Amino acid sequence: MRLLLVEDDERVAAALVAVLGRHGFQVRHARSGHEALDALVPDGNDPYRVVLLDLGLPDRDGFEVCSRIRAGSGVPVIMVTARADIRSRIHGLNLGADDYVTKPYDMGELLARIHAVARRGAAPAAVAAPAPDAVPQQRGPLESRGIRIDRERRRVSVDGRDVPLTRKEFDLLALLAQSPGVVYRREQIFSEVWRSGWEGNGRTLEVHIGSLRNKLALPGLVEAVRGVGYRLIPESPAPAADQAPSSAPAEH
Amino acid sequence: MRLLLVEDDERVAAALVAVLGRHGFQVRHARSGHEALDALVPDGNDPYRVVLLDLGLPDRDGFEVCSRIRAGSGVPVIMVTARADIRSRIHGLNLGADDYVTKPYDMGELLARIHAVARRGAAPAAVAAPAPDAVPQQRGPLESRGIRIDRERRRVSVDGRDVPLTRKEFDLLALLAQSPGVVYRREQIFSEVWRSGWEGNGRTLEVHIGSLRNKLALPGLVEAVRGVGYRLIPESPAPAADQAPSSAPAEH
DNA sequence: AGCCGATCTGAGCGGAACTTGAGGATCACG
DNA sequence: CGTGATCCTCAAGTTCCGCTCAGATCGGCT
Repeated sequence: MRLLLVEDDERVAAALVAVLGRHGFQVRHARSGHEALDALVPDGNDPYRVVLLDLGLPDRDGFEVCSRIRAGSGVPVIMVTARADIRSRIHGLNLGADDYVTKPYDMGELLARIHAVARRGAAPAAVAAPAPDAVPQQRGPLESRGIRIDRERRRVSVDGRDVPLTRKEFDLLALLAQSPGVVYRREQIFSEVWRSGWEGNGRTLEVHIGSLRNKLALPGLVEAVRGVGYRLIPESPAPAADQAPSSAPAEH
Repeated sequence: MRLLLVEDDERVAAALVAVLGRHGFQVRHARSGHEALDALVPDGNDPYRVVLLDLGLPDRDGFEVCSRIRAGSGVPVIMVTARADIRSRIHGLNLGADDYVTKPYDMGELLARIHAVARRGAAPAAVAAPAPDAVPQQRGPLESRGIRIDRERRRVSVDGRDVPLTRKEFDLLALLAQSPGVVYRREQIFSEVWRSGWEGNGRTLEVHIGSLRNKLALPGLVEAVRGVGYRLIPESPAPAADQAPSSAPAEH
């Protein structure tokens, strides 16, 4: 049973490889998100049955890797991380992770959870390849369409011009910008930006979206998806082109 | 989306039913393991997509219920319990539970985990599969006959051309595309696409099917099965047998 | 306390999405 | 070939949902 381990700490990785190997897994070790995505491109070998994704150090990066994996493949993903806060858990699971395990974990439990998701396994026919180079992998501050989002300083600039945002506005933008193009459902947004379990009663979300749009002054950036939620429109509008024969230049 | 809640504490159950209901689940509440097992016997209704199994008081009983469930069905099970010790966790997971959540839990996280296992859906688990039309929910983008359905972006493209769909149209297509060739009964479609047990009075379904066909512009793709429902015609063969998820896209 | 910005709520508007109804087309079956 | 049931299309309603504005409440700061 093949397993993909994404872990940048060599020592942790070595230990895991040893243990997993002893339990019958054939482990491939990827040291970065990029390497992981490469490894997942179908190559005729057996597909991986599980991905163990450590979001250890490169902070936010791991979430994005998960989202990229999920954008192209149905392989089960278990996030392993030291980030134990509820927000991160919910976020990780909402991004498509199948399980979320926090360090320190019990090895036996981790194995049991690996087996649990592997048992479920994705339908073997993985459909499309993950989008490898379609969008360059972003590290550090997010940047797209001239918007720069600095998560640590909680600052946002558009074309170099600094845009002051309130807490909610920033959290909202940061969430949506995590995966441009992906639709975030209302409940999902509430559970990640507001205290979890809270459902907005009034027009709260719309109002904040409204003021965010005003401040950014980029018409069409934040799109409402009727009856579902919101999304950011990515600059490269076509994430759909896998085989690229005659990609009609039909940008609406 | 139907969910089976197994919980003997009425107050806890009532609270959960309320919250889950608000999040779009149609909850059936079983007060005992026995009742739960009864409820899981296939009866022609939609199968449950998730079982929330509280092993609260009847001590060991819950584990047995889980194992019985697993013996007869592939439905995903989440154990919810106050027993936080590692042994119980591992035991529960090894019995076939898909997740194991300990009290006190965060409601948002529980919801995220429910969605995670539901999303993963009933897999071709090795067990004696009861319902042939159990819905295999496949992940990642669906692709077949040049149609690409990206669920998280809610985008559909036909031969690279982007096709904007409304909510109902998209949900309808996504449902049918889960198992091309399989016939979905009207009631089943209504309960999946229209939440809550509501049977369309007028020609609602036909109209939506109609506009979906128009937008996709692929004649013969969506086929009506007289007196029963609708299905998608897979590109190549075998409408008959069990699930044969999307095969490799053959060139036309 | 008093101020001020941030957040929340409610009402009204407009437009998209959904539903309904009627008539025509098509199919299964005798 | 006739008949009834079922499905499709078209063209109205009707509801739902997101947007905006304005006012209320909350909370931090001087």
